[in-house]
Formats: sequence, structure tokens, C-alpha cells
Amino acid sequence: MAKTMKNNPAPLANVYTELWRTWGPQHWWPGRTRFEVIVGAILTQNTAWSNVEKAIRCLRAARALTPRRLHAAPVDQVAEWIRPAGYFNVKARRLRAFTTLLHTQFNGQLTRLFALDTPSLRRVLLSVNGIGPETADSILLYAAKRPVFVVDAYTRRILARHGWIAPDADYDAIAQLFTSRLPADVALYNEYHALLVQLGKTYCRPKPDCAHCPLRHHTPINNGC
DNA sequence: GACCAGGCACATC
DNA sequence: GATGTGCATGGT
Repeated sequence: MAKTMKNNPAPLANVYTELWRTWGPQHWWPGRTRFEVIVGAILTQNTAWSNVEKAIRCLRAARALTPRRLHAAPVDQVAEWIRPAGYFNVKARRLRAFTTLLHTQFNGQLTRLFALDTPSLRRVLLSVNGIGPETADSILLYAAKRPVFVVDAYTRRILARHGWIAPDADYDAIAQLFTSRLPADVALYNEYHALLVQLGKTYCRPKPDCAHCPLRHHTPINNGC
């Protein structure tokens, strides 16, 4: 708590309304299947989504976008398929780590993995090498449809610049900021996170464009944002 | 040519 | 526990 809230309680419901008024629905997560959402969540780590799309198209062209087929492919081959997404050797191993978990503990079936309750599912996901808090929560929210809030670099940057959190605030504390003030609603968390990314991409890059930010009249602002 | 992107693990201190 | 570093492509 002490490390998250610096100033006022963030009017998070009002912020959401403002973002929704500005951009409307974001239609996240852009994936055809639950497995594709999971693959995208790993591939988008520190990577622009446009590059991830190319990698996913390659996987689809190779007919490798199923747990069984991705697991059966040599890791080096997977790395070649996902090359456009960057960090391809690392991410190929991470995809393999996930499909290995799925096959060794859940008979290769997402349905069995997703039968776990949310805390257990999050623990299992976090036990996979290469799946950290944001990737796990993206999978929970966008693939498993659980009401968990995804905290990414944009979320942290936006909140820090508005003085609602310290720049080094703890991941889970930031997530709790949202979940404690908003109803546990999958559709709401889905749109909110996507809208924060849209806000971040448009106005809250490392070099911000605060003059046109939709929140400029709306919230306390720090650090020149 | 520099900067940035929907992170994470690991080494080092 | 905190901080630094490697991983890599592609758009602006």
C-alpha cells in the first residue's frame, strides 16, 4: 500500500469512462483460439504486436498452432517460425516450456489446465520458465476469462506519471489497486487494460505527449506528463 | 542511426 | 534484496 498510493485514490472508474469515450472497444485479445492467445502472450513479451502477428502467421502457415504440433516441432524450427517476433531463441524455449507443462501434467489439454481454480492456475503458469506475472495474468484474463487485472509497462508508466503509484511499485500491488476499486468483471478488465495500452502507445511513450492526452484535465499529473 | 516495443531469467553485488 | 544485463526483430 505504502509503495503504491502517493496522492489521492485514483478515480479509476472515471479514467475508464474517459478512455472508453475516446477510443471505444479494443477487441482484445486478437487470437482465434485460446492456445493462440497463450502463444501471443509469450511472443509479445517486450515486443510490438505487429511483429507478433507475423510470427503467428508463420506458425499458422506451418500448421503448428496447436499444443500437440507445437510440442512436436524441434525447438530450432519453432525459433525460425517465430523469428519476426524477436528474442526468438528465448521465446521458442518458453513456448516449449509451456507445451511441456501441458503435456506432462494436463494430458496436452487446455481444458484440463483451465479446470484449475484461478489461484492454482496462476501458480502453475508462474512455475513455467518464461512466464512471469504479466504473461500469466494475460493468459488468465484473455484465454481463461478470469477476472484478474493485467499490469504492463504502460500501466505502470501511466499510473506513475499521474502520481498514483511509485515508479517501482510492486506488480501485485498495482493490480490490487484496480481489483480493489472495480468490480471483478472480465469484460471490464479486458477493455481497461487494452485501453491503457492504447493510451500508452498514443500519448504516454517515454517521450509523452501530455498536451493531447485525454486525461489531461482529469487527473493530477506529475513528472511533466 | 537512435529509439522503442503488450517481459523475463539470471548473474552479480 | 536491489541492480544490471542478455535476449533480437521491425517500425518510426
